[in-house]
Amino acid sequence: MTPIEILHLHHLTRSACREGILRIMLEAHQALSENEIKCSLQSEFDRTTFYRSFKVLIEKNIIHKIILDNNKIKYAISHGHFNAHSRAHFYCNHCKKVLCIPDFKMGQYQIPNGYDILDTEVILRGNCEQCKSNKS
Amino acid sequence: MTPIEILHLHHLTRSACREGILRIMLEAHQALSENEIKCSLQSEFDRTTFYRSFKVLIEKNIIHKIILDNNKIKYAISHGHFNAHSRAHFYCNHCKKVLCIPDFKMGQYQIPNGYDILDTEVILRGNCEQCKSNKS
DNA sequence: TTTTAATTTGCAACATTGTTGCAGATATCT
DNA sequence: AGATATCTGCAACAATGTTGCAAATTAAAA
Repeated sequence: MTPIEILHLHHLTRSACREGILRIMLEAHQALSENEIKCSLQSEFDRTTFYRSFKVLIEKNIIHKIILDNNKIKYAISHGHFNAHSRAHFYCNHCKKVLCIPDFKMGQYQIPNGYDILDTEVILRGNCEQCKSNKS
Repeated sequence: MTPIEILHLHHLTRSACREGILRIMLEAHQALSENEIKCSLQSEFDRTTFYRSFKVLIEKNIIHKIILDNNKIKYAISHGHFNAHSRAHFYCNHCKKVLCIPDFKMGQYQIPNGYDILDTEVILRGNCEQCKSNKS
């Protein structure tokens, strides 16, 4: 699917910034930070415009946000295999790469009585194959 | 354990800010934000001092940081039942309360071949019992 | 196609979370 | 008590995000 098709499908106006973000994100097969997206784009956009685009794309569940615990944020395409209610991502401690984990079985959590879980987010941290080999 | 005992056990200097943070966090039986801790403390500390205290306490795994996806951050005591490598927390969408989930069984994730997972972080989002009842 | 209406964009300002360097105040150790 | 290590406050800065307003762009209607 092209950026324009995606926007049309979700009844979103076709704007330069949204198209650009989607194009870059579809090309990259991993999650990207605001800065990585900005650098990959030819045309420049104000940061405000970026955040407004991210916001609507997230609301429509076209992309989603991943928060790593070093205060770094990345964004990734929510492909069909992702439902909006449970996500898992892998984060490489070494090269900082972030990948979506499409299929997984959720763990079992003992939440207090009467509590309802609506959605879940999992971050798996470790080393990717490349980084593991480079270190030896 | 008292704040002083905890600090001593981890070979940390007994400083006013560290003691204060630990005292408040031991009293609260939930995760707290920087602001919630600051308001509960009598004595005032510079924000820098706070963050430096958080940093050492996190390094020693006495407390840990929880990042919610609305850019809000909370800190919680890492009780013994928490190992440093896998954590789960519950977040109430309504009252914003955060609880640690002590015992749980991790899910199964299909990570690419050759990748190593060193630690995991899980956020379960939903409604706590109080908020669920209040809404009806 | 031209006009009108709705959206998007850029700028300025501000908020939160966090870090670094430096000097002065506290705590620890002998 | 004095020497040394550590902590604290201040100023400055960085990353991430939001809001209000006016100008530009896109979409819809005539």
